[in-house]
Order: sequence, then structure tokens, then C-alpha cells
Amino acid sequence: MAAQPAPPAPVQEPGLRARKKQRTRDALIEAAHRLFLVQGFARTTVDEIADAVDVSQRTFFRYFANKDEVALAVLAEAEDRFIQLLRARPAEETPFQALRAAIVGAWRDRADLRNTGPCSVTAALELIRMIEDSPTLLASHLRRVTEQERVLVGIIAEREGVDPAVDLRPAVLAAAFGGVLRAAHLSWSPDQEDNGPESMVALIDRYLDQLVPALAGHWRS
Amino acid sequence: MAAQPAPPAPVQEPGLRARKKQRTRDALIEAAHRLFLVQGFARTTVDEIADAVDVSQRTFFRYFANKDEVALAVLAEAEDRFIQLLRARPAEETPFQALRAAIVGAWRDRADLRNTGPCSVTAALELIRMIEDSPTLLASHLRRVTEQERVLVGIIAEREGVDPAVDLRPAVLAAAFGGVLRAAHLSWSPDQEDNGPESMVALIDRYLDQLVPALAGHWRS
DNA sequence: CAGATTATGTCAGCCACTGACATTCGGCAA
DNA sequence: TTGCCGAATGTCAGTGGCTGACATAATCTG
Repeated sequence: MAAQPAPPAPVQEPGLRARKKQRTRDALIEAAHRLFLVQGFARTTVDEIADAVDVSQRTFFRYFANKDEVALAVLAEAEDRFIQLLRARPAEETPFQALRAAIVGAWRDRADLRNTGPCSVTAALELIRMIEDSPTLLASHLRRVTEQERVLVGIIAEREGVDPAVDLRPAVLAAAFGGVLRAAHLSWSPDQEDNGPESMVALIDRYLDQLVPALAGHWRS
Repeated sequence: MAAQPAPPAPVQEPGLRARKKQRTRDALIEAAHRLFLVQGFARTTVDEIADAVDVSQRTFFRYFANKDEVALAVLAEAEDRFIQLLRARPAEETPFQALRAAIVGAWRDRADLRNTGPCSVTAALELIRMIEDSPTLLASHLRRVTEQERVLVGIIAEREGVDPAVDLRPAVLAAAFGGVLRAAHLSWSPDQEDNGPESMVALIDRYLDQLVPALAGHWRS
């Protein structure tokens, strides 16, 4: 019994059904983003997206819980990547250093992986702008982010071997870090010349550099 | 022409129309909160709220842009109070000190003003819990908070005489402060014995105390 | 009291989203 | 291959949030 014929292998190509599912999911995301960018999020109906992929509206809602989710799907992948990178940071780094390295790494990865399609850096940045001027989209994005922060708290607390129910520092750090990150995203302007991933990394760096100074003393020059 | 007869006085009792409007608005908020607390936010329809105040659904939507807004209305008032207090803080205080004093003051004020009705402290805390376990409500709450943070940035920058477009510290401080505040709200548990405003103030204080330590070094004891 | 505003009600309709049921399709074993 | 099971999809009907248009009734103003 060296090698099984084909299907019973434990870690195997996912089979036709799963592949088909993945394809419709990707197609839905792709079509949705294209339509959102052309005619705006609010003015795009779920029916339009479903029709573009030639599935029923009902099927759309079996893939995504709501219209927001399809818009934020690619962002969710990036968040997962960030978490993954954070877990891999060496223990010598302080919590703040580890967070910083992980977020920079996540942006760099995105740039390396694919330079086109709905997961590219430019698409991600278009998405960020789209989020900012759609109130409902911004709202559910923020909710996702705060959920992610809870995960962050757990990871950070474990890294440092403290109990997050007693020691407030993990929660405080995650909250402050998340807030600053959001501020950086918000200030990113799409009409500057250098729009590569490095410009976003540089922006995040500049913001994080200001965290400690912002808390101390007066700033009058 | 010393004193006008009655109506043309510039700062005057608002007149029947305005008073009536205020009354329906208050009634809508009150009815909505009562229904939300009894049967939950999602399971309460706008029709129910409107019927309870004997008003058409259409009228409800002339007072509130959406169902979320009526739930968050009392919180919005508290936020306005916070902004107001912040503006009144003396210039000698550092930005961080001023923010801290303002948020504590806002909670104390709420406690002093009314001990009952939808604006009391207990009602506010019930509301916070309600927000936490309604995804859509949490989402729009977070959106409101980030909008408020923009106002904060302007005020802080003006206090310190810096240009928020160049100096990132106002944005960073507002973001970090907002994040930590949210973490404090989140950790507030309604089933502890001391539920007064002071317990919330103490909680916020503990969280803010951890901001600087959370950013520095390792925490292993 | 008459005319200009303004608040409200009514109605029709769009769209996001859901449950129920029927149908079809892919996986798997006899 | 065949036949069965479960998963994916389509269809349909319905609920609820929300909006525009228009008519009506209530206030305000002179």
C-alpha cells in the first residue's frame, strides 16, 4: 500500500466540486469589485453581481453573508496573512516591534504574490478608498477590524506570557496599534505619484513612529 | 423698543412646532430603547417603534436616517458633551491629560444630569452592551466614533498650535485614545456589583494608565 | 384671516436578505 | 456502469429597511 490510486490521499487536490466552488467564489469577488469600481458600491445591486457570474441571487448569499462581505473579502485574506506573520515573529522582539514587523511584512507579501487581479496592492488601495466613502462599508470594515483586534490580544498575551484578563497591556496595545493603522490608511491619498506598496509601508512607519511622542508632554515648537 | 411683546425675541422658547418636534423625537428614542431592551435590536421593527409613538413609519425616517441612529442617539449627545468639555480644558494640560480629563468629566456629567430615563448612566451602559452584541449596531457605532476622532484631531492640533496635515501626532493620539476607550467599554461587564459611573471612570483610568507601558519593552515578569 | 412653510400620512416601489422546497450535480461504492 | 447520497443551485414567496412623490393637515407670518 505505497500510493493509493487517486482519491483517498489525505492531502490531495480538492476535487472537482471544491474547485468549482472556489472558481465561482473568485468570479463573484472579481465581478463585484469591477462593478463597484465602475459604478460605486451603493449603486451596484447584488442581482447585477450574480447575473455577471450567471448565478442566482440566492447563490450569492450562500457564498457571502451580505453585500459588504464580498467587498471586504480580499482584505480579510490580508488580515489572515498579518496574523500568520505575527505568530512567526521571534520571541526576542517586543510586542510593539513584532506588530510593526508583521504589518510591514503583510504589505510586502501582497506586493510579491500577485501584481494584478483583485488581490494586488493597487486593488487593495482602491478598495481602501472605496471603503472610506461608503458609510455602510466603512462600518462593517471597522467591525471586522475590531474583531481581529481580539485575536491580536490573545496572540500578544501569549507571546509575553501574561493573562489578558488581568494585564491590560495586550488589549491597550492592540487597540492603539489598530487605531494608528486605521489613521494611516485614512491618510493615504491615491493621487500621489508613488503608489507602490512601499509608499504605504513608509506611511505606516511614519505613523507608528509618532505613537510614543504623541503621548508625551506638549508639542509646541 | 425695550422688550418685544413675545414671539420676535431672538433667543426664545422655541415655539409650539419645535417643542412638538422635540417631544416626538424624545418619544421615539424612549420607545425604541424600551423595545430594544425587551426584545432585542434585530427583532424590533421600525413599524413597532413608530406604532408605539403613534406615528407613521415614514415619519420615523424623517427623524432618524436609519434604525441604528435612534439607538445611538443618546450616545451621540454624550460625545458632543465630551467635545465640549475638551474645548474647555486649560491650555497648560498636555493633549493626553486634556483628553483624559474630558472623558472622565463626560461620564460624571451624565451621572449628575439625570438618574433615570434613556440618558442615565445605567441606560448608557445597557446600551453599550446592546451595541456589542448587535453586529450592525456595533458597525455603525464604530463609524460614528471614527468620525468623532476627526473632530478630535482638529481640536488637539489647534490646542498645540500644530498643523495636523504635517504633524501626525494629533491623528495618532486621537486614534490611540479612541482605541483604548473602546477597549475599556468592551471590557465593562454589567454583572459586577458596582455599576455606577465611578466604576466606568475607574476602568477607563486603568486602561489609560497602561498606554505608555504597553508600548515599551517586554512585559515578562 | 389668507398665504407661505413645514410636518405628517399614504402609497408605491426598490433592494438586501431569508426560509422552504424542488432539482441537479459531483462523489462514491456496489 | 449504475445507483444512491449529500452538496450545490435555482425558484419562489415573503419580510423588513428605506426612499421618492404627492396630498393633507398643522403651524407660522403678516
